[in-house]
Amino acid sequence: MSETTTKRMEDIVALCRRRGFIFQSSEIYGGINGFWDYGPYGSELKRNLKNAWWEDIVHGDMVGPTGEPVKIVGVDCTIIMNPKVWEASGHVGGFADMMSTCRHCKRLVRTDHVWDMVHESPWFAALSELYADGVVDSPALVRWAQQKGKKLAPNLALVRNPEVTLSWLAERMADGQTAMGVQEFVQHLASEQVARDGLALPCPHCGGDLAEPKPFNLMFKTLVGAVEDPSNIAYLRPETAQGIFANFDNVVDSSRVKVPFGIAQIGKAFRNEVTPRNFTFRSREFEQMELEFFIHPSEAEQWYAWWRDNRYAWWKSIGLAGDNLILREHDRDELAHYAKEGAGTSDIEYRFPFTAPGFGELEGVAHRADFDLKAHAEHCGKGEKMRYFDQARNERYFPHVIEPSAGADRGALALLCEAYTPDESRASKVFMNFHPRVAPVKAGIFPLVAKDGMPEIAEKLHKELRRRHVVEMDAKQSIGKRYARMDECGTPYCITIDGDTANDQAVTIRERNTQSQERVALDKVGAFLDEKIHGDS
RNA sequence: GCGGGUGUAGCUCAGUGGUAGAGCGUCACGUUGCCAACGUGAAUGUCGUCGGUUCGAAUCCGAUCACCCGCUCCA
Repeated sequence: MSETTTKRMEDIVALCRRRGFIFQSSEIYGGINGFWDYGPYGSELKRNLKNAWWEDIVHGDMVGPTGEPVKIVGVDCTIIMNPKVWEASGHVGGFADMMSTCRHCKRLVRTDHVWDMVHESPWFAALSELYADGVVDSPALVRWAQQKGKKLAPNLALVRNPEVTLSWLAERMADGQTAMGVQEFVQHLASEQVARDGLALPCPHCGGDLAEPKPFNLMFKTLVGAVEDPSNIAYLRPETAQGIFANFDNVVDSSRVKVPFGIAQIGKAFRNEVTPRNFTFRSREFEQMELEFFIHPSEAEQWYAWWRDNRYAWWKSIGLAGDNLILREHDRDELAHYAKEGAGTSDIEYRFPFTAPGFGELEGVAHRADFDLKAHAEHCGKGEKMRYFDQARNERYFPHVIEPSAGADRGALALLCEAYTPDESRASKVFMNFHPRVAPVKAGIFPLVAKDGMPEIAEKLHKELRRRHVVEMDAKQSIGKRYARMDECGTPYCITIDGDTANDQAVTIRERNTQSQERVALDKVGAFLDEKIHGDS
């Protein structure tokens, strides 16, 4: 990362703090890692982003790939749900996943997945071949360790210290009471100190030995009810999606929707991240804007492509129009467990100053197939009875899901980064180039000077406009200073009442980016703002 | 979790063992005639926190917290 981009992120963070966009949570007590508060302007910005999403997704008038209007309804689910929800979703197996850290490559692996992963690894395949007939061929093993093994499993005990490892293996063979399976054979090859530590569990990635398994779960735990008892454990949701899936039947039964349709939700989610990083980008408490769009399985491809393109265009429309925004189709091997066989997964990514020249995820669009609805059907015990009945097709099925899942905080952060525009020529040295739709303040209202009836006219205009728009009136200090302040918080328009206003009933409106001014009739100012904020331009 | 860096007013920083400072910003009053004008005045600090050394610590030592950077992690 270059110094200029690092520097720039620091400047953005400083501006966020200085102008009241984002503060560290509980800062007066030294803060808390991974939690952030939004100040006056920041909360407006984030609210504008969420409102824009909700208006366009839930209240929008989109036409889908089939030519039909796109039907979407909203829900607002609880943060704490029945813990079984998270068993069904795969977020928790029992109550805690055991995780092991590799002592060599430091990677974290789910302990119950270790052998599955080892069996899929190329170095395991090579070693099982060498043990195909159940005979230990030491010279062949040493040869492998000195050549291929160095690349495939650099931290395997056999590779690091063949003599010692093979001597333990020889001891085991000499003992020879029971036959040795290939798994135990490999464990021997992964163990350097058998007498002291016993047989090691090999790291699937590098062959190194895995440390003692520890319970590890990224979900926050809490207790429901005042009694402290393990049976009362519940979790703060790590994603909002499951509330939607768990309510699928409720929504279908109560709101006359039929497939294809969507259920949308905006809400907080919590992940106890190992390392919160990069300002608000990876927080432990964050807000998601999630849509689960339910479709007939045969239409997955076209709806997936449609939503992917639609969501990409949406982010562009609210101000991420530059080439910092990209749409990236996932490779097959990085797909989540629920999406392996699907139509695909894409990320909409933004080039943040701290990821540059790389990109960070803003929104994922995934074809989750029927993974979630099926899982909940199985876990709640209703099973096949929960299949959706499609009247038009006269068919029962679990609908497939296209999930556009966006981060509200990441979105707000991307808007802040994109808007941040250094400009040495102006007093503030920087202005925030927000799209009028998301700008925290739409207009500043200024009497050019605080006399000759100008403040009174400004006050009257302020009273009128504030019913429909977030506007700020300021009569103090020089006009240049007031413009500069508005530049720094990204207010797109400044309305100035001057000495002529009383006579011609008109004001000047200064546009933030160009600093140009136009004269607008006093009674047309509201319409002017409407047009700029909601119009196409 | 590992390694490196940083921490003094809202911001940028000065202050290397002896009374916590400057500029900018903020606020008030005056002035004002379209881009941080000017004058006068004012407020603002657990020197990140806790502990130790010392007659005395922003300064030296230890721990800790937070942020930034590089790994790791993100099911």
